[in-house]
Amino acid sequence: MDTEFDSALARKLNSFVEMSKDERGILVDLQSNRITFKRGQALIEQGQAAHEAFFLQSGWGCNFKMLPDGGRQVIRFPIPGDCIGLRSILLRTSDHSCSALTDVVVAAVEAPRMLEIMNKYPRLGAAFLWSVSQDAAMVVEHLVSIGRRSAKEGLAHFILELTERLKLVGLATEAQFEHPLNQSIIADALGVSEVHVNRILRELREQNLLTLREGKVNILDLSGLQKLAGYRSLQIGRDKIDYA
Amino acid sequence: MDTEFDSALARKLNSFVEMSKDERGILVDLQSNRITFKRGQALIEQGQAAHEAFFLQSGWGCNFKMLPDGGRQVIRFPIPGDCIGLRSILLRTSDHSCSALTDVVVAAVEAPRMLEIMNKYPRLGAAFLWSVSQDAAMVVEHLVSIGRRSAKEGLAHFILELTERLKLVGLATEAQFEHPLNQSIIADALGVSEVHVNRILRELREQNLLTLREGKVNILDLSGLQKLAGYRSLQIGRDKIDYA
DNA sequence: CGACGCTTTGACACAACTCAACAACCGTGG
DNA sequence: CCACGGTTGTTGAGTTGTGTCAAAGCGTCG
Repeated sequence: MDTEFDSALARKLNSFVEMSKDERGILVDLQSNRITFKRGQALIEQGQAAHEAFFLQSGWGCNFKMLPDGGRQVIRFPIPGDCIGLRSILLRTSDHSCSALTDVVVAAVEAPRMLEIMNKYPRLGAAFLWSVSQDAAMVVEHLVSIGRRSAKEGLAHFILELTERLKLVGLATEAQFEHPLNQSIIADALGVSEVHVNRILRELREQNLLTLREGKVNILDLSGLQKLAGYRSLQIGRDKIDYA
Repeated sequence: MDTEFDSALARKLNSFVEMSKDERGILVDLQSNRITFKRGQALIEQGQAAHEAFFLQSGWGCNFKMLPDGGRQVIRFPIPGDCIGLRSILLRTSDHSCSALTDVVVAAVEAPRMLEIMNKYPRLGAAFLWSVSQDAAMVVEHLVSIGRRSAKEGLAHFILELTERLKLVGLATEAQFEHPLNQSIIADALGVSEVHVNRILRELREQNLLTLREGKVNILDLSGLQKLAGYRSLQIGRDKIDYA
């Protein structure tokens, strides 16, 4: 069933609305302009005008926001199949930065092209709206995590959500995945200090819930973690919408 | 310039793309089905299927998420001109609840109708995508507030952002506005305890930065607050996008 | 080998939470 | 009219989660 052109993006959007051949063609075309970024390079800089959106093909990204005092809040870690900077295009300027956490391959699309496509292919426009909505929902969940969960619960939740997202694109098994995250960046994602992340990881390890080392996460006790985190599945792409 | 039909919604979307007469007509039509909710009533229930979106005409709403342990995280307080539940329509089911913080008047639009309109009027679809993006950007800012600001900084930021939003729809002056918020709900918005909000409010009062009582906020020292919060203006609707 | 990035640990400080009590302000009903 | 419960705001005392600072361990790589 999979062909070279059946991209992660197409699979993702197709889970929202069934797409026509034309629309599939556009999606293939959209992703023709491949660019590589080295680990650490910036794809998007906070405060700058947004010229293009990216569709991540391989590797990990990191969306974050810097504060005047030097603090950093990680908003999201884009993984293959995710859009980067789509929101920024609409808002004209980027409210956050995005950098490559590993070497990454992206497809770049100029802003005017994106707008033109949304105009000509409203169903694709709706699919992008859906995708942006999904991302927004995850940010909301992240907000809940930081606002109303302890650091330990939040970390458990973070790992569970990441596992599920990675599983959707075939980058995680039920119980483990590889990642480029260090304790410092996890701290900035959870809004706690690096030292505290270390302590929490030790606790989770000692309670045989999960291990995180050498770029690998092993989930030792899934139901225990879910209970700790109060986790509910993402429930993506259950059934398609009846879109005229 | 303003007519009866030049709604807050139309004004808001028009700041993204210049709209045709047809499109304006659709927006008027969209908002014909007015419904009133009493204070405390639920507009949207977390976990339920989303049948309709609402455009808030008057009053305050409250978007929030409940946790299994009874905790509550407020995501956003919709004010007149805001969309409620647009994201939920796309995602089929609501990931959060929304209740009326005061008596409210909304315009209700059935989900299929929204989808139909996005299909027929791609420019309106893009405008809605823009609106959802804006909301998402505010949630991100909220995330930063909770994750990387102290409770005091966060509260200052919260008040400043609210003031700016209210000013856009004529519900706040430079230095004050009325509101239906109590300390408990502010606590759930900032992710801290009710008691702590009280103490922080006292500090802000004692430092002559702001007062909040009897449903009224008075900003006593704008630049002092901005400095404390590390606040940057929302920068909405600077100039319109060149949308073909 | 030394330098560097990342992790781990300890000691201490502080922000924020919990529990508890009380005050002020309603609207309601006897 | 006052007594009453309910809601919201205020304050204090003690506890706990998390932050800060500092030091050391341990890989990797030039």
